[in-house]
Amino acid sequence: MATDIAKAERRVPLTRERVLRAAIERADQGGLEALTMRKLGQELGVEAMALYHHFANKDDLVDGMVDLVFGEIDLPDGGPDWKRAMRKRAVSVRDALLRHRWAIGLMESRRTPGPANLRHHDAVIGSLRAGGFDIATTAHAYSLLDSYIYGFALTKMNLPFETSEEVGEVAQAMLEPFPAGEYPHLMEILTDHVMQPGYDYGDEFEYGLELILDGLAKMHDQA
Amino acid sequence: MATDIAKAERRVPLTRERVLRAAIERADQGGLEALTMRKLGQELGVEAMALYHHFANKDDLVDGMVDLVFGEIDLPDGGPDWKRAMRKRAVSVRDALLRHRWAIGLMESRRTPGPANLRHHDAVIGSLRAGGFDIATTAHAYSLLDSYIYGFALTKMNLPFETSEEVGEVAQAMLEPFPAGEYPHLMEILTDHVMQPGYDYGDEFEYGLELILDGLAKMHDQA
DNA sequence: CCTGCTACTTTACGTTGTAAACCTGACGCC
DNA sequence: GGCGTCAGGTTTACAACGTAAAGTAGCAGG
Repeated sequence: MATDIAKAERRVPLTRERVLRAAIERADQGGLEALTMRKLGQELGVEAMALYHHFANKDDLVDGMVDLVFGEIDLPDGGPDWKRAMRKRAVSVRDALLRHRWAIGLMESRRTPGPANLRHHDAVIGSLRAGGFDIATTAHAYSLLDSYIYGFALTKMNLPFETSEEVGEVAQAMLEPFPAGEYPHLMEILTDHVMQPGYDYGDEFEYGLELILDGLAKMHDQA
Repeated sequence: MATDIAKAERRVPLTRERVLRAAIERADQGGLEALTMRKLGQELGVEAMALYHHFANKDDLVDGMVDLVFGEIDLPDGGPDWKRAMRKRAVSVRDALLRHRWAIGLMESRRTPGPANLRHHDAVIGSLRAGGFDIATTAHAYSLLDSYIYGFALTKMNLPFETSEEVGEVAQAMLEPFPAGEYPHLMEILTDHVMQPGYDYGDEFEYGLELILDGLAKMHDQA
């Protein structure tokens, strides 16, 4: 009995799952460069080297993190309304990428994609095929959509400002070292559009997405 | 005279320019993680710390590299044929990004953009405005185009294969750990399309670009 | 009681960015 | 001509990183 209590007080053992959750949380908050084996271990009440009993190396850990992110994305249903399914999927991917910005450059680069990754790809292709796209157009559509979604997340992540108010300071700091009037068009669009109250770069996503979906619909009907 | 010869044999002094060129070359070949201050110094016949007389820190160096890449991009002319100008610019950006893959995640993230960066943005906005786009639609168009271009470069860079022949091995290695028939649609598109001789993922770029340009033309005419 | 395994710790190594101090040859100035 | 100043390098040093290698504590099964 005494030993049982001693056991209960013992640290709960690590699992891949628990490590991955903690790793994602850290990366979400501080970016990938804040994710070091030592700090991650510390957060879990463990030395860094303990992690290597559950992951071959840091890359293996990152592979696992990426597949968990893929798992957060809603799979498109297989119904005939491919447009609705693609819209929903696009928004879901964008949301996941903005929740986990560190993942943007990694989602497709892993040489050993996890099951959630493959299932996701399979479902998207299946949805387009079920919607009536032939193979070649499916490939076009998938490339176009993913390029746009990932690119949007990438450029949004990289923007040095978040809110409409911040833009003012940042823009001023950027342009300050240069003679006034050097970049008139940039200046105009910043002051007359981006810095206007209510502007949110995030809203651009839907505009581009609808334009692309409409274009794909045209291709779909032509085929 | 003897001293002159001694002088001539002396090392040519470093300049920002010379360092940046060497840094870009290294990064082009080995990626950003191959770019270390020590190796870069070694390549230039100098100790690592010597670089800090020309750059405040590594970030400053990377800022300079990014602006050189921006300088390689053809500026759009200001003529009324905005579509031609945008097409040419898009291809030029894509080419620059594929030459300098390390730059893709960095182009827009620098808090202190260089002159080539700002000039580039200014010229693109100017070209769209000259083509007849109003301010709001210009913002939409720019966001859409850049998201697509950067996203395409990102996804292409991240593909674990380059040639059509490579796909076979890589795909097999990827799917090998899973039961056959687990991902039928993925399987189909790989075998019946991607692995077919002559397929090149790079060709997808033009397809998507034309679709987007056509969509923008429609918006242009409606306004 | 021994054996061996699992989960974790300890120690150590090479590599990274970079702070701080030091050296050295060229140039301006009286 | 001598002398201070300084730009442009070198040397040394440090903390943080990923991770190899070896050690250890506690339990399971014979």
